[in-house]
Amino acid sequence: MSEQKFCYKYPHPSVTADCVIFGFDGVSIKVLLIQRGIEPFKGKWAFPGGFMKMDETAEECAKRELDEETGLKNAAVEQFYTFSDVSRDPRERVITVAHYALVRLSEIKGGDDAASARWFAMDEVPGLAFDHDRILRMAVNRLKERICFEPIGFELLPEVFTMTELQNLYEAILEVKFDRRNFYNKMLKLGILSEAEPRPSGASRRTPTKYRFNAEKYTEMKQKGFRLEF
Amino acid sequence: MSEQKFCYKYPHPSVTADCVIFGFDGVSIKVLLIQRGIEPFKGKWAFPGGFMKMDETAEECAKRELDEETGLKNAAVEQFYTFSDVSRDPRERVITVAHYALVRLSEIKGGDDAASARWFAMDEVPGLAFDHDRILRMAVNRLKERICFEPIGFELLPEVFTMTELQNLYEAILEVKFDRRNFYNKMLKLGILSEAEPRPSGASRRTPTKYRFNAEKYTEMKQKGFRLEF
DNA sequence: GACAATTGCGTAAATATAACGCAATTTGTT
DNA sequence: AACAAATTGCGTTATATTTACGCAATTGTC
Repeated sequence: MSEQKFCYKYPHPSVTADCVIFGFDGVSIKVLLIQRGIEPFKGKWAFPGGFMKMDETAEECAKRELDEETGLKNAAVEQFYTFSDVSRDPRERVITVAHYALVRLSEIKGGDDAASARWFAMDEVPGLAFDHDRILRMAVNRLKERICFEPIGFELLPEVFTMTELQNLYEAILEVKFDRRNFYNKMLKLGILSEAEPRPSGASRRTPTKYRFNAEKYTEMKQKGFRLEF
Repeated sequence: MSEQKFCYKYPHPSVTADCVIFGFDGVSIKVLLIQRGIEPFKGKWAFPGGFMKMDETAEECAKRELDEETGLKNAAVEQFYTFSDVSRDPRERVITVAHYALVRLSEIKGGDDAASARWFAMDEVPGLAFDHDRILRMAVNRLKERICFEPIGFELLPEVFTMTELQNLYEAILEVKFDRRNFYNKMLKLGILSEAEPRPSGASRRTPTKYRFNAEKYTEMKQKGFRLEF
């Protein structure tokens, strides 16, 4: 037995931070999972995450663990719920502060520490370790809510994208279909898109306009209070 | 020194659950605070809350502490954020799972254990203990968001209420003014209100219609996905 | 070359929102 | 008692917004 040198008058739970990382490949939404190498749930897939240190916040912990386990650095993680069921970890009492983040698939390269990290399409996600199935459901709901009010979707696309790509993303997340022309109009009217390149005058209808997310205008609009409704 | 009998290989933070309790007196939104009797922050006001036991979830802890400290039982608390700043408690590392709930003022009677519990109007709240000022700001934001999508406001009113009372509540929470007639139409069109009494045929214009929240219709509507927008 | 698919740009109809009128009554004032 | 101010119920109208499509110019496919 190893030393048990941190002692308290009352029992304390362990605290972890986990990360639900969403990506988008142009067709469907994906989540990043790692395969557990140790018990419990050895061999099962789970979200990147781990124990919080005493000198870091939950968010810092989530980012550190994410980097350590997948090589993904400085993701814009956001806390969404704390899971505290008494028996969610068979070893001991562990509560976890769950986070989520949206990343471009290109940002995470294989290799690295991330030998066991893999993207799964939402409908291919296997049964997960611990209560991570529940965590995933809640993360997906939060993502759906959030994308209607903030243009977080842009974090999932390449810097430059077409309107069709943007629509595909929204349709994938919200699991609905939009009329192409109405979607087009609505997004343009919001004013948070800029044309990426001046569109070659040689026109050609079929070559789609490339857009880029305009963060300045977004900040402007947000203060006035706007909604990205669908 | 007391015994330190719970020992771990790695340091563990303490975990608490706190409750931001909102009430409404017909004019303004209030929060329930308790005055601290011990250090740190002795004499300062803070949210009800306390240390989590090993056999209860964060939510159960929040409810138990709320009952113990204010006599308020079975409030429908809902978790909204976990605060984990490293130095938020001067004694030791403490992370807190913050909850909020809406209660009818009538539900909480003075006396009890709650000698030191008091309602404060939002603009009378003093500087709070720990990082509770920040917690309050976030709770208020969450309340504003939420009331636009779910009729949680009804939890703050008596069972039977007039349209004017309902409007006052919305205006107090959102800090805006609505046109009385438009508010009236919008709420009625939602279909989640029922007339409480068949309105005495003796009419009399000035006596307002009493309504009651219709939970059945609400559940119905929620599945179709609706929005209480303003 | 025929044909389906994609893109840009509109337009008309259906809905929803916002602004406000008005009469019946009750409350408050003097 | 007389009168002004406030409250409630029930409308209406003007203005936006949302939704449902039309259509032509390409481009890619077979």
